[in-house]
Amino acid sequence: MSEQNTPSKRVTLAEVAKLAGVSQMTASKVMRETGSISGPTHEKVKQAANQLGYVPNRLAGSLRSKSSDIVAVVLPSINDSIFGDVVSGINSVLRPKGYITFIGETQLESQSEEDMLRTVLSLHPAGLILTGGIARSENATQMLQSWRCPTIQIWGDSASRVDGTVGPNHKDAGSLVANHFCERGITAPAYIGAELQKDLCAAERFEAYRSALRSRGISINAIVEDAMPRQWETGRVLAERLMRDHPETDAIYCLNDAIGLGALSWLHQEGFDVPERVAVAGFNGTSWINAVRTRLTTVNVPRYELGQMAATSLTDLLDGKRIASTSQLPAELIYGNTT
Amino acid sequence: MSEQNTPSKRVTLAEVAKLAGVSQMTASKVMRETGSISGPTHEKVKQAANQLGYVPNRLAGSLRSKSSDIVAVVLPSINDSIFGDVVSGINSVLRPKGYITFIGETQLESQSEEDMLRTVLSLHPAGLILTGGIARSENATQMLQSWRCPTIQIWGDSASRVDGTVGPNHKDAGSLVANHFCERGITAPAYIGAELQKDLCAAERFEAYRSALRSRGISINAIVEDAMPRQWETGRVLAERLMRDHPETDAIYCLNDAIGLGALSWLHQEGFDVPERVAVAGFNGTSWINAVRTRLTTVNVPRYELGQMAATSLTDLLDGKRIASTSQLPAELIYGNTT
DNA sequence: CTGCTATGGGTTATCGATAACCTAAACTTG
DNA sequence: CAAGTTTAGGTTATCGATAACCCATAGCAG
Repeated sequence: MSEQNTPSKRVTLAEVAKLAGVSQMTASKVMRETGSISGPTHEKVKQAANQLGYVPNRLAGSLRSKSSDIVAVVLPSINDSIFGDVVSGINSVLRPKGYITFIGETQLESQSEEDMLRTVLSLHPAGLILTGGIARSENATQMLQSWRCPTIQIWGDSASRVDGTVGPNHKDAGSLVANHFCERGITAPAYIGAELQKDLCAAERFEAYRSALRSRGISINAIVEDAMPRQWETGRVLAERLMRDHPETDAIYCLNDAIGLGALSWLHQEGFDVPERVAVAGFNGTSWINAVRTRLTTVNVPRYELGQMAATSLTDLLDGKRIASTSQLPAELIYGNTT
Repeated sequence: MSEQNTPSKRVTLAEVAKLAGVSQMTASKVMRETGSISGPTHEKVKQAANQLGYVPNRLAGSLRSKSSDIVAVVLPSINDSIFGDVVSGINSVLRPKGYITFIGETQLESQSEEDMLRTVLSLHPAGLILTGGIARSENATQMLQSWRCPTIQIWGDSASRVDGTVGPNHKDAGSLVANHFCERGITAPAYIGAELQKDLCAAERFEAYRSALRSRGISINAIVEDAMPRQWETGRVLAERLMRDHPETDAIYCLNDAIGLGALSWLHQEGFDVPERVAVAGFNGTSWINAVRTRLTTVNVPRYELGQMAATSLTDLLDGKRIASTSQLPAELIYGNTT
């Protein structure tokens, strides 16, 4: 529309101050709504800022004030439907308070988490929300320790010293399913999963499931494939392997809903009656989002609320309040039509 | 373990330089691998940095050099399974090149996008990846215009001047479904959707669908509820309303897969045979991720690749290469068992 | 041996905002 | 009405890194 004569130079606070006819400090105080400034002066500065389209440079601001409103969230993966909800919950609390969230993906690799952490710390965030219950590198733990940035951990626990942990009760999740299977009169329960050496929370559920059954004198068949991703396709593959190796299996507890749905898909394809011949249960509650006919029995995790709780804990911490070091969300079994 | 005597002070480049016995500038050059530095000096600095656990302060670095490696990605929502994949694709390209991505959610609100943009620009990002095909505020457009930050737009087009757009061919998506319905001998096709005034891409698909059918002399019944979210529940509600108001309907094109699955869920519940009595089609391809028995016919969008293409365009742009102003990913109809 | 260019490294100023402190006028209050 | 306090605003120094420039010494050709 107009000529492109604007020099690519960005408007600074000094220019705003000059246009408003005040000192730079005064302009700064107006922009931050601090100090004591008279009505007319406030107005003049605001107007000047608007007129010039001033956007503060937070790099400079944060550098000087040694405070920032960046909160870094580090997750295993975002296209995992679990964490999408969690992030939404986090944002719903953080955004209104003026924080801005930076999200990093680690792909469940501890080296990647370490790199990620280094990168985000270099921006001097106000706080961190990390995912616990995953194997964390020695270096990363060290870095967290020495950096002393307010940190909340979600999902699961870990050895690193953090200020608080918010997550579901994984042990209960495992034993709830075990008990449910027993009530249904299951005699040959099984488990399928993957990457348990990295996903310590899943390992915890698995152990709770196994030990709850053992205490009733029932042993299980487990297939754990550490080299496969925790996804739908893996569910299909492992279900096939399981039913071939242990045809007597009449109930399968799956690491998560994605694997559960994959298993179901293979079972249906092969003509197994579910739940009459084989029952299937998962974990997360994500399978219900888009269910049409099959509603996988699963343990629901209130993901959005989890995000909100974590974010609230973090802002409380940043506001100097005391927070609970651990909050566990209760595990809730939701009954579908697969058990 | 050890005493907590470390003063909360962070290690600076000056300290690294002192320990290494060189000037600060030399240390800076070593850290950035620029300038001419001898082997031994390089080694000394690196060692000192490691020993102290030095993490550069990018706020300071970026402030001075007026360059940053932040790329901001602004999306309608992340728990929408579409964008999770897109972000993964983006990260897969950007992370290895040393960029770090900020992710903002707008909830499809243009005011929220504007706020987000202001916040993100205050960090002086190297580039932006925005979502097009949504209503954008006048202020936001203005800001983008005057800020001149390399910007790639994904998903759809918009009036704002950006450097490139990468997205699926929405028009084709609509007409492909229309043609498919015709081949199936459909006589009373319908459409259900929501928030079309905000989701301009969906509106484009809808228009293409309608006009393709009109050109064959077929008119459609459409139910568009602008106040409802574009989700599963909405699909159920709108399907019910549609079948009540227009019981002759024998095919439904849904705004997206989530609504499509919701519609299917209601149709199954009410005993409608799918696809014999009513056919259903959606858009995205996300419904197949967790499919068990029902595979919704849909138009697939290669979401991960879309993210990769957008990120590649952006880095090319940042490297000074010329890029295509528009890249359209071909719409591909995938045949499920609902049509 | 003179003049020229690399090599290796140091000096100084600066990015844009804000902390910390200061000052003058206006306003209380006993 | 003198002395203390508040109000409104300004001055100066600084956050931590890097751009831009400078200066030795070494190497090398003529």
